[in-house]
Amino acid sequence: MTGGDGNREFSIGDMAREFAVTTRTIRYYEDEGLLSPQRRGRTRVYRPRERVRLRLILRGKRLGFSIAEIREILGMYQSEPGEEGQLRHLIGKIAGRRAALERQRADIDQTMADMAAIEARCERALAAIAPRKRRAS
Amino acid sequence: MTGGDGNREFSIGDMAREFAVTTRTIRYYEDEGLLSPQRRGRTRVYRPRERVRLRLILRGKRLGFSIAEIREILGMYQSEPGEEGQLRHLIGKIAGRRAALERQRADIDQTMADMAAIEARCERALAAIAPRKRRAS
DNA sequence: CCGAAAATTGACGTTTACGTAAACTGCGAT
DNA sequence: ATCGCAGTTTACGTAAACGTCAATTTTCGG
Repeated sequence: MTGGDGNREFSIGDMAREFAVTTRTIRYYEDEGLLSPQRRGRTRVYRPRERVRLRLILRGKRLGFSIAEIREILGMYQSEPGEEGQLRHLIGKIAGRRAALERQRADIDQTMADMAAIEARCERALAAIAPRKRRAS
Repeated sequence: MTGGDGNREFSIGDMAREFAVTTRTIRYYEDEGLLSPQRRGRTRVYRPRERVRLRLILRGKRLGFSIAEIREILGMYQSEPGEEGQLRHLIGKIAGRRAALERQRADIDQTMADMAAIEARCERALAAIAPRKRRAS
């Protein structure tokens, strides 16, 4: 198990194309310790594991997290079995992160509701302006 | 209607305390056109309307939006009746924003699921390490 | 009226997250 | 051999979002 074929290889250019980021960005994430591809000589070689990581990084970015926050989150994913203190500490960090995510989701729901209200107002204004141009909704 | 008592007044210091930001930040948002408090002489005077705006700004920040994005979103809230082209344009922008918010919510749900899985793994590891210290869950 | 506290403007500094340019290396095709 | 392309390192540049003085001015309680 665990062996889907985790030895496909990708160049930094492949990665950049696939995820629509620049190579500079990928190297920057490596400088920041978010990625650590293997090397063939000086050349970076990316395997599926690093692809997963980059995917997680970009998800974090879409959620507005900083590099530091993303680094912490990545640390959670890769956590080894570990000792008890470590595990409890990790559970604590997870709780904090979940709380933040829940606040964020609440903010999203609020904003979505607002957007819906504004849109409805727009539609009513449109109907009032040019009623005969609209077909029955 | 519309008259809850929208004439209470707040200093920039009041605002800073209430929303836990610095006065510098509040002035910066004004420079960026996100706020436009009244003036009593040179001194800024904030009314409930500006408080609502600041609340929206900070919500946007929590969602990871840039000042430019927040400015656009604020523009939606304050939209006047307007003409047809304007209305259709606004509806378009709302649609875009909603799509982005939905993607963000999907990302959040994914991350929450991941966190739950990692936490569960932690709990199992804990139970394996020190079973007799745990009470029945 | 007066002194401390708070507000204002102006300007320079800082951090984050990359962009951009230069100079070099290695490789596969011609 | 060499042309060109992709990759590498080094380094300086930059936009965004404030932080941090400094010098004044305004407000407010006693």
